[in-house]
Amino acid sequence: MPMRAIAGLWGMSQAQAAALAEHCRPLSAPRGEVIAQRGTLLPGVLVLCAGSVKLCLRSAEGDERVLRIVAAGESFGEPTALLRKPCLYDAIALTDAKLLSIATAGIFALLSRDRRFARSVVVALAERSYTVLTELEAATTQRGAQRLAGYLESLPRRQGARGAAKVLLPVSKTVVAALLGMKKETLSRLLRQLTADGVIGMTRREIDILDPARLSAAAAHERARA
Amino acid sequence: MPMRAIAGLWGMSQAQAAALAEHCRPLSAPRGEVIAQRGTLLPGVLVLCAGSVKLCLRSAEGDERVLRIVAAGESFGEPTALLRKPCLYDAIALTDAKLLSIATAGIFALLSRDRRFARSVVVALAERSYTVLTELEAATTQRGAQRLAGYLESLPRRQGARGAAKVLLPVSKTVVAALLGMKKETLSRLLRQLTADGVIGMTRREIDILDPARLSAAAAHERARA
DNA sequence: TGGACGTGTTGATGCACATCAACCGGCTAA
DNA sequence: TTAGCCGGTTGATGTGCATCAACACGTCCA
Repeated sequence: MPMRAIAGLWGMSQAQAAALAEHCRPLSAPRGEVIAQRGTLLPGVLVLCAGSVKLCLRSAEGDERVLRIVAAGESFGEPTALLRKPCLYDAIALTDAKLLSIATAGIFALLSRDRRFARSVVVALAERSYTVLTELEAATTQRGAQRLAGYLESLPRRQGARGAAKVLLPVSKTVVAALLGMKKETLSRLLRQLTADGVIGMTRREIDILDPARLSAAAAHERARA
Repeated sequence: MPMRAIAGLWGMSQAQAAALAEHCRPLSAPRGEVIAQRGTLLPGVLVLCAGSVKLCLRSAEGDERVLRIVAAGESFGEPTALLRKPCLYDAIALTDAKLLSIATAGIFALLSRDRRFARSVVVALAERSYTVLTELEAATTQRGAQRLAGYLESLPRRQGARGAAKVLLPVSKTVVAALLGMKKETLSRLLRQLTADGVIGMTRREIDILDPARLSAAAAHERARA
């Protein structure tokens, strides 16, 4: 049962999953529950079997910046767990969630027994690093409108369809705003602007990409507008 | 000769360094030279033997945000090289620099031969991930004054001394500003404010930490001030 | 010796975004 | 049914920091 969830996690084989299975502990969290809290140690790498979870940083004033929305089948907490260092973000269940915690010790054990597994973990960590860096870049070098355009462009990819004109926001606009590092009011205004310009259409959480070219242009590093 | 530089890199042994040595290629760059450019593929992981290098993101409008100042003995480009994906930042020599490039293939080869090495690499990557995430947190949840205070606090640690009252900025104030994600004008004003408040003293690049307690307070997640 | 350039400071102004506040429509629950 | 709340929109106002511009100080070099 756990094997099903962790196999295919980092391109793992059945045998590798089986080896980790005994180090897994199931966990479940109702909607809204704090699964992991900033500053605490994680028992291991967390794998989300069902539901959806947000990872978020909290600023001094209490408002939150969402780092990532974790979907079923994905994992989080690798660096924290492997280093046995305090967690940097809060993990909060957006819906009722079932997860599995793979004990750090189990991972290290398999690491020193299985070369292929070691390689997979290295690649997975490098990928994590790479995407975090991409986010840091977006956060520091782009302004709100650019980040939004980039996000809207990325949605079809995430939802499987390529080039689809209609996409559905996976979470509430408030959460999307926090994911893009802005307030919901600002997101609302930016979306309004895009619809006024005829770039997108919008009804509730459904977004219609009417003019992909101009959306790309907005996402790219452009300036100047009449 | 190369061994000397790469041994002790990720807690590597002499033997491990020797195994990598044949995959190394020396590189040297005069001050100001672009060592690696955003969007290109890196031949391997880069190790800085001598000099100092800045890694920086460039925004649409051309101004730069410094990610990290690489000191002699440190390495960079691991995620990029291991994934064989395009580099996300420019690497520019701040002073004349000598470096070594360890070919990706060599690392993977050693990875599947040496369990301890695999473990070291996993830990090193996890650490990289962790620190990048820390920077993302600082960039998105703190304001300029907080980031500056945190940076000033961290300087004594980096320079070996603990609790030293006098520290030296390792690079020009313009670069420090870019490292903190602000413009040099803003940095100048913030430093001026801190000296006016008696928290620090400053002459050229020398900074005197007069009131560590208040500096900490400024770095921490506080608000309210009269 | 005297530019010319690079680094840093200071002031005036502007802009992106947050904040505050009011309001709307659609849920759920008494 | 109505009360309440959550998610979202819209407007008025505030603010952190960038931008623009001018100037002061070094250092290098003709």
